Amino acid sequence: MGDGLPFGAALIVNMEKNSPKYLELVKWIQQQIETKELQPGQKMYSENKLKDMFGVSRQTVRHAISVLENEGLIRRVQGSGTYINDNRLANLEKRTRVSVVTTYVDGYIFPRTIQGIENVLFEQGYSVQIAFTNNLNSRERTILEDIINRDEVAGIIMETTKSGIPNPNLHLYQEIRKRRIPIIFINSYYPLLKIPHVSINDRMAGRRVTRHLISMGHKKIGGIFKLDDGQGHLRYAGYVDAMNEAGLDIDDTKILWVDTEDVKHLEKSREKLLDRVAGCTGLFCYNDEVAFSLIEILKKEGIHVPEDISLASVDDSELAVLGDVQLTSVPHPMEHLGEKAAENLLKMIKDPTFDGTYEFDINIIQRDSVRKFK
Amino acid sequence: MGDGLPFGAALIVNMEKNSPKYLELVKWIQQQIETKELQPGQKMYSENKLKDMFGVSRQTVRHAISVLENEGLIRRVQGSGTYINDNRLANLEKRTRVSVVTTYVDGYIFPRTIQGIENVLFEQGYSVQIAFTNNLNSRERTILEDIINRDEVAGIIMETTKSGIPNPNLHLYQEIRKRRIPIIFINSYYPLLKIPHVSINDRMAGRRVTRHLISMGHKKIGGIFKLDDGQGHLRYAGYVDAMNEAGLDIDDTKILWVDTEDVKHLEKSREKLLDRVAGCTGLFCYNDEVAFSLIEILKKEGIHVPEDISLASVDDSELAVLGDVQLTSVPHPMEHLGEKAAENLLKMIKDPTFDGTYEFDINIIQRDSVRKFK
DNA sequence: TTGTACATCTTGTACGTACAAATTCGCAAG
DNA sequence: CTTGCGAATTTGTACGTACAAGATGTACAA
Repeated sequence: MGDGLPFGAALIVNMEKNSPKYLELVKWIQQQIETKELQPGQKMYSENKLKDMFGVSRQTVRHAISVLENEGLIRRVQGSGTYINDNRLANLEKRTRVSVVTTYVDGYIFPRTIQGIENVLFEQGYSVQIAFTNNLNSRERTILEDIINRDEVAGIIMETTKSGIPNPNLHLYQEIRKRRIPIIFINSYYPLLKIPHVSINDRMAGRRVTRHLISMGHKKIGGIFKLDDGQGHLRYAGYVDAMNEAGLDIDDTKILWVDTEDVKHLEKSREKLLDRVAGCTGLFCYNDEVAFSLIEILKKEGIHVPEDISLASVDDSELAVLGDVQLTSVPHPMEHLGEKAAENLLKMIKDPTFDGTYEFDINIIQRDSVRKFK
Repeated sequence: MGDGLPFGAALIVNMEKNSPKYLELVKWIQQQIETKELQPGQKMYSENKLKDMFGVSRQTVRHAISVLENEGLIRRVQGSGTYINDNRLANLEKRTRVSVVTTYVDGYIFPRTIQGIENVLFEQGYSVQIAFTNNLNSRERTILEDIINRDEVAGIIMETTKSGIPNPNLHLYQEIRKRRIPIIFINSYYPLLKIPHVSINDRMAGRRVTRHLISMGHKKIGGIFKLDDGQGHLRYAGYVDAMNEAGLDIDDTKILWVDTEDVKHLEKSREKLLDRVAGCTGLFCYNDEVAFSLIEILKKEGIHVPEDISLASVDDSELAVLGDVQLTSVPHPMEHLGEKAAENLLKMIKDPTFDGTYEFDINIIQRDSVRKFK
């Protein structure tokens, strides 16, 4: 075979620097691999070939090759030859740790979701690494940068931070995609990024709950929605869908937008709440936590659920059946969501073309917080 | 310097097998390091020395040494010599992941504990790996074996599985100690194993709660304790302490031992519960979960708390203030416990002689579930 | 068509030589 | 006592040779 070209290339490289010949050879081979002149799995030039090509001794060639072998780039087989390693197999597919990033650790949904994730991943031999953003974009950034820099995980399961407002870390998600690290969002997601998500159908949930209130005779229906969370936006959209379907007016003054912090201290929004509630017979609550707190606040004002106002929410958590008034609520899949997310992430790891998106169907559990309005 | 001895040793090794000379040399040097003949940091025999000692060429010696260098056991410095690497520094101290192993993910204590752990470790640049035993010794075994075999974590924070009954995995804890992987128990611990723990003082908690009942005039005091959990045993011991101090009789027929599964479905033990409760005016409840369920069960029987019976518990969780009857309870440190465990584990990583044991002080929050008995 | 033997090519082991480059240490000069 | 120089020591690079051992394909025989 003709070997004119390598000669030239070799000489040029050789001239460039005053570094040892064997290191120049290492560099040249690395370049060949990087520029795909040498494909993974393919057989490399034999030692004698390289010796002749570069005009060095076979020992020098062996020195260079042993460096590359220790780096894992190539593989030598006695009697057969030297081969380029498939790097992808050597890296991503050998990994057995998955990173789970969530916002807060709330008391009811998260523990069961993480348990679902861990159960599935553990069975498949993966370990689970966990980090919390505390719903801070700054911390989300640090965590993602850490994951990217360490470059050790097989995939990421991520609960997005403040998905309802523009995220300053989108470039990091781009970087993750560029590196082909499988990632899947849970609960919430960014519609603009084409990243798979596993969640309930939040828009349908908003619609289902509102429809239920309508079917029970309510016409003046307000709502409490989360502003900094994509789920809040979608549930609101579903609420609007249902109201429009029924030909009912949407009264902006009966909608209260809260953020994650507000939810934890709902009593601080007492005046606003009472203002929104006044004149409504039914109310959509973003989740059980909101509904539960609201019932307590209203009770102190002498407003009783469901006698004075009906309300329905989403999550069907422990809170739904813990208080005096058992909540009508849309169940959250909890560990099933975690399991599904983990299963789909594993499929994405095995097959990068697999689309891991899954939305759970919606149903509604009727209890005591909604009554018929005549 | 005399070099008679190495000659003999070398020859013997050389005779043993029909493997390449350079591999025999590798083996010999590895043995020297393992048997501490060559100490970390110390200078190795020079290439020429080894060449003479083993009667091989310098190239063969270099081959052997390069193998060991790639394994990270030794370090070569041109002009100076070859040195034995300090393995501990190269391994354990460079690690930045901590494994957290817990039993179940309950709804209130665990999420805040893990949050405390994660906050502290994240700030110090560590990542957190998590696994759940589901309170099964078999799964605890698999998880620990996995941790040991992978040999990647800087330390372990562990909630013991069924610490109240003999653990079949003690040999794994021995192995972990042998490998000098720092480990710390949380909540519960094995007194026989000298492994540090961070927990509340459970015996004091049992004593404090029982004393409170006694101080409120109760004399016939029963208790519900967890059998499969060391914390249950200790709280019982504290209960006994307090009863003895006050000169009160302990009536075995008023003590109910439950296991972790029973707690989740307390209504299944209804008959036993009613039997134990009968004749008592005060009751120690293992935790809020037990107390909360018990109040519901008793209510259905027409027995009211605190009018008909007083009860106090441990944890002071969300459940304590969620029901109709607000619970008198001993607070669990929750995230503080996680933070303390993480801080002490980090100290143990930096200083292997540090004893990470810490027990939180006990106080009691008085609410509505205990009334004065005349 | 199948199986065996052989030539040939490949990497592996092993020895030897020579000189380069970095470090160390002793010795002499200041 | 300090500084500087040079010799000695140590590892690094580079070449060469020789033979061993494993893999592969071809020619030939059954």
